[in-house]
Amino acid sequence: MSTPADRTYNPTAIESEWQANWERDGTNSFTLDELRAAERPFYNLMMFPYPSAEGLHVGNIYAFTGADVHGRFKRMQGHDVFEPIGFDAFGIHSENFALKAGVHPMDLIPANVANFTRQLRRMGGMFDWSHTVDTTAPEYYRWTQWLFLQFFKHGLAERKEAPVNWCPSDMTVLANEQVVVGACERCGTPVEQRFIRQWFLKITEYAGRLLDNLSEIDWSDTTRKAQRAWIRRSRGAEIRFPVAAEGTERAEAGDRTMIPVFTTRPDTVFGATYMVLAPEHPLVDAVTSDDRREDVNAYRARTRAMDLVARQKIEKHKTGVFTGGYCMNPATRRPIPVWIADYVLMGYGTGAIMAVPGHDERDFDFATGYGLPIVRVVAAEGEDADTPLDIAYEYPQGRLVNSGRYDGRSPEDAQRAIVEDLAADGLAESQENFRLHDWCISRQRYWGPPIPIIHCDDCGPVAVPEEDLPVVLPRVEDFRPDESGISPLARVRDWHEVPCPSCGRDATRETDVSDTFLDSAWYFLRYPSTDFGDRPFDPGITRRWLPVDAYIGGNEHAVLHLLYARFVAMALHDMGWLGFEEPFTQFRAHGLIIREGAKMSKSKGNVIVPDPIIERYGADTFRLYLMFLGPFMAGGDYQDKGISGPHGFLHRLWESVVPRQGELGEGPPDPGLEPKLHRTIQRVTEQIAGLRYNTAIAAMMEYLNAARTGGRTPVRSEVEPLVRLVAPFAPHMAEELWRRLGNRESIFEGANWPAFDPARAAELEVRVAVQVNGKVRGTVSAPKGADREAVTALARGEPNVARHLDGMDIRRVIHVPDRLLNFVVARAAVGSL
RNA sequence: GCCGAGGUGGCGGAACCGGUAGACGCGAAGGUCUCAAAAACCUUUGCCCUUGCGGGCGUGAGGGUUCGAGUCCCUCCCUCGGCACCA
Repeated sequence: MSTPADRTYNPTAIESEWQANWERDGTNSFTLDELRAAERPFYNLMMFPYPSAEGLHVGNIYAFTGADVHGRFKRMQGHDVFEPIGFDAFGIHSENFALKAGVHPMDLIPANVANFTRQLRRMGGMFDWSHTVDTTAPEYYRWTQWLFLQFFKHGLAERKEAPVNWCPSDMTVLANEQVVVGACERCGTPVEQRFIRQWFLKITEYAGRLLDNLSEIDWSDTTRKAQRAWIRRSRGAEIRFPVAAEGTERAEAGDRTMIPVFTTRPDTVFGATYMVLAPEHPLVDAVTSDDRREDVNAYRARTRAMDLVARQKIEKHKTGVFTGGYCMNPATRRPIPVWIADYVLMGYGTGAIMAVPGHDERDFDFATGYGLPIVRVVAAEGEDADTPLDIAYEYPQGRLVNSGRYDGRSPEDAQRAIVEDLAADGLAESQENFRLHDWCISRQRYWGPPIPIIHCDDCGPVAVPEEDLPVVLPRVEDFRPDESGISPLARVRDWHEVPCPSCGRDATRETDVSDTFLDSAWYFLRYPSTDFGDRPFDPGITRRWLPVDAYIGGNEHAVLHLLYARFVAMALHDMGWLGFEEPFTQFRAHGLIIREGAKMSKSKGNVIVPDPIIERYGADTFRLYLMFLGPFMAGGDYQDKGISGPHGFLHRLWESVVPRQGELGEGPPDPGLEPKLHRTIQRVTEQIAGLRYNTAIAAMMEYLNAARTGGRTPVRSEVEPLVRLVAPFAPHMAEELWRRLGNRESIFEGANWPAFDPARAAELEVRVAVQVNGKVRGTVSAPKGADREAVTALARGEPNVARHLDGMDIRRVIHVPDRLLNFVVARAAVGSL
């Protein structure tokens, strides 16, 4: 016999009980056999969090709840839903926090992970805790290192020199985000540029495929567009400019050194009146004349002193210096001066440009500033070869002028012809270029997986043999970088001094660690295979479970994580490790939670701490509220008082299923309510599938309101379907009510999603709006499907409608069945002039 | 500057394919219960005029198409997000 206390909704008690039940019964986890045997596998992935010391952020809970609702929904529809979660715990963020707090990351991270785990269980996610991942565990990063070695062995990892931001005071490399207006964000010291040999993964070799595949995958449009813009393909040509002999302006094609440039406008080559090299360009020394050397070196030093962010982002007029050298314009066959300027970037194209000031805004500015010649080579409608240029004319429309035998041709036409003709002399070829850069994975830091390479004077960089993996990150108490300017691990001599695996002589380990994004580029491959200690991912399991069916995450990862993960999968596919090249069949970007007009952040002081809210209202209410705030893919505005709405709804639902006194009534649904019930099932089903959770919840509220109007007590057959519908949002309460309705198994075991019956959803009577000249003048109740004549008759009987028709000629009657009737009228001609 | 998303009551947000704008919720006002308060429940709630019936106005601004426009077209304004010397 139940007591009154049993009959009140007590979220805290219910939630901890059900969380314990799920754990005990393995409701949400798969054994290895179950993974192997799953008949309708559905891999539901969410972006694993970085376990910060602050604990789970509302933004995390929002994202995970949205993904979890979808996963639970799929499960109730009969899929075998695998929903893992893990921790992305390496990286500069933890390391900086550890430095500031004076804790070692190896102590900090486990504590944070424990706290996150507690919070994640508490929010009621359907996580498979038997397949979790922690990127800092040697048994995980062993395979991150393995992954790097596969790239190395296939020639997709190479070591080259690259600029980094360097803080001379903190003696450390900074990420671009850590540089604020040219200074270190922590100490304010001006940042300088250093060149360091680093490891790169050759993602650019995949640029074309990464771009082309985008049109094939079911991803949020915003994300695909962001990736397209990031990769960005430019079609054009490489043109080679022969360098003039030292001290002369003469150059012959053929045996001289060539400077290649990339251009999207080969049609303007006759207008190239000078050339500009990036200050770091390897040929600068060779072209510089002795009398210019001092100025050139001074300019290069100044560029180097500037951090990478400032150089690219701060608006300023363009600067540069003349090298004293010349090269030959292969089209005009005349010498042009070679300059260096920091507006040309070493990282794009060839690091050198042919400057066409007449038809490029940047070159125009530079030429104007330094008095360099500006020549028009394209004339628009109404212009000719001599029309002066007061700004650069950048459009490829018009005809060529001052371009020798190409005069009069359209730019498009000339492009083809010029490239072809120059190509005949070996001076040009068509080329496409990508904005995407190779992926630098070296970090001169401590908190990451050591890159598994051993440097040997005789053999060069040698892979650590796979059987020696993992290369364990040693515990180092002082992990702050020092004046040596290289990685903290470089100080741990007994760690990095090892024999060469190839020749056995003294050698040294690579002391850089790899980028966190490498850890997260493959974690989804690991989850289903965590049962295997001897392989990164099991072929059978992977074949069954991958690619990921649904991935939900923030759009802040649109270009880095999501691009790297695609690249890694594509490369593994080519190496024969995977049978697919796109890892995420579907990706949806969720929106952001806003509070008090801004994204929640510590500095804004508008952060909501989840624990107290869950204590007061329960996780079910919190989940429901977060999903009710706005469209999941658009985000929402967190209003503190708003939570009482969803909370009240859950209360009323509880009391409808567990009445304070008496028993829940039996019998069929009320005939007046039944169509609404079936329409609600339909709407909720469609809207959850489309991730429009806010309207799904509104539909459920509307239905419950209708079932309870006038203090009416609903019967079992009216509320039981609602318990099923609400289950993805409020899983604990749904379990409890499901049990109290007499079921012995979890509501999530078995396909318990309600079916809707279109026949029963149909209304017999509908309200039809009646308009006169497009203005609503009343409504009439009509049998569903009533024809124009019937509705017109009813409408004319409506007093207010009749009043507006009085004295009018009806010109037309527009009828939209079951919705609207519109009389188009004009004043009767009786008294007209 | 370029690309993307968006502008609807006091607030968050609904609105199928062009067909009753404001669902659902918050807040507010009035009421029931209570010694009182909280909670709960009921009623009202876009703005203006009207005792009521009803009428006028209304989806960032202006124009257009249409019987009918939040929705489609043109011009403009504003907000947010991303990219930013990419040759």
